[in-house]
Parts: sequence; C-alpha cells; structure tokens
Amino acid sequence: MGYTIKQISEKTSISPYVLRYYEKEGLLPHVSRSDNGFRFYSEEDLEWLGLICCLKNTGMSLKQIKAFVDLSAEGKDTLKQRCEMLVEHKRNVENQVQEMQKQLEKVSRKIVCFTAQYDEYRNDVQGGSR
Amino acid sequence: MGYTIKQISEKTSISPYVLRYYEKEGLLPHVSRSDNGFRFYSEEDLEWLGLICCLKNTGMSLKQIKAFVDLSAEGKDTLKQRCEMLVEHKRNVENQVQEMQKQLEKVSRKIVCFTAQYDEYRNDVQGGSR
DNA sequence: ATAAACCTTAACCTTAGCTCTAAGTCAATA
DNA sequence: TATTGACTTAGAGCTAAGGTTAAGGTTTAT
Repeated sequence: MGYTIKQISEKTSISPYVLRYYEKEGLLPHVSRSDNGFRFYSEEDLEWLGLICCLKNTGMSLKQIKAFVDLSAEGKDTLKQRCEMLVEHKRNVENQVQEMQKQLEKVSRKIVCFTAQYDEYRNDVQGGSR
Repeated sequence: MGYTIKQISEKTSISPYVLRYYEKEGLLPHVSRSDNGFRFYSEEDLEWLGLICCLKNTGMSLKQIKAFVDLSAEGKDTLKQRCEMLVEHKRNVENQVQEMQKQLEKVSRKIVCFTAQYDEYRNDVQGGSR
C-alpha cells in the first residue's frame, strides 16, 4: 500500500530527480510523506503519474499539464473544463498526426524519385542486372 | 530566374536570418551570388529548401538533415544511401505516429471517464436534465 | 546623399526539461 | 558508535535545438 520514490522510479522509469521535479512544478501534488519525511506514493499518485505521462507522450507541455492539474485541484466544478481540455488536446494531436502524414507523403514521393534515380544510375554505371 | 533572400523568405515564410543560418550550417550549400555579393537563389535551391522543410516538419533534426545534404554533395554514389536514409526516416516517423495514436487511445479513455464523472456530477448537483 | 537591402562574424537568447550538487536527516547495520 | 545508504531541500547548472541580434560594412536605387 504505497511506494517509495525509488519504487515509483522503477515502475515508471522516471528518475527520482524528475519525480521530485514534477512535484515541485506542481504536476503531482498531494504526495504524502512517511513519518521520517520521505515521500510515500499512493496508488492514486501512480495513476496520476500515468495520466501525466500519457499527456506528455502526446506532446503536452509540462506547463499545460500543470494547468490541468491545477483545475483538478479545484474540484468537481472544473470537470467539464478538464474534459474539454482533454478533448481539445486530442483534437490537436490528431491534427498534428494528420499534418505529419501529409508531410510523410512528400517524403514518400521523394523516395520514389530517389529510387528511380538510383536505378538509372545502376544501369548506367554497372550495366544492368546487379 | 532566381530570387533574392527576401523573395525566398516571403515564398517560404522562413526569415532571412534563418535562411543564412541554414546556409551557414550547410543545409543549403551552393547558393550562388550576384556580382554585388548578394545571395541569388535558383529554382533548384528553392526545391532543396522544400525538401529540407519537409524533413524538418517530420521531425528530422538539422543535424541529420545536414548529414543528408553532405551525402548529396558526394554525388550519385550515395544515392542508395540517401534513399535508405529517407526510408528509415519515414519508418521512424510512422512508428512515432503509431505510438502517438496508442497514447491517444489512453487519452480517449480518460475523456470517457471524465465525461461519465461529469454527467454524474450534473445529476447530483443540478438534479438532472440541464 | 540618404535609405533600403544586402553582407559577415560572432555573440547572445529562449525554451524546455531535466540533472546534479551540497548540506543535511534518518534508520539500519557492522 | 560509526558508517552506509536512502532519502530530504534549495538552488545552480546543464544540454540541446534552433534561432536572433548586434555591429560594422558594402552596394544599389531614389
């Protein structure tokens, strides 16, 4: 029932430095402490961290994540707002992905073009089959 | 038949500073000069710039782009290598996109979860329909 | 002759996200 | 009891990437 910073670090592959840094920056508030003052992470903290990572992995900045966390701290009144935030983030990422795929199309065309040039070059220089 | 740095800047929305910077970093070599020493970009330069942007937009670092450009400078012998480079880049980006979509799935689930919580909250607090 | 557009070199800036150091506390172990 | 090791804090420093600007100068058009 609860983990040390090291255990969380191992579970998440986030270094203790970063875990403290995230907490300091307000991304992961309410982490409780043992009697000795050591951080003591609950299952809930671990879940939060999961969401944070997920947002981070989809390109949300720590600043934006903090905004989200701050809203959460205000309680259920902000549920709708938070929901909208996630929806918008999702939309943004989807757009980025789409844009990326469009650019990838261009890369693909370049590849075709380069491949053709290479084939031609092979024929020219090495006279054909190999 | 050729453009000044300003014209290229307008065509590409890349600032003159950045155009010079790219050139200095070797991303866009061979830009010729007028008699007065001013840069004079050819259609080919413009095309190169297009490829550069495309690679950049798909997340290739300037360093990697330079590596690609350097290979090009070595002539047709490196055609195959360049081709492979593009193919690998494409594969990388596709993987990233896929990973992104996986993470987006998680976000979607969170949204469902938040929406449910919000609905419940609405019923609780405001007694139902609105 | 004055301003606009360009040139070069090289220093500087910004953002983002860590990463580490120093100095100290606490608990278990030799 | 002394040492080791896991933790604590505040705050400085680092890295990477990609610009951006300043200073001082030349050329070309009005």
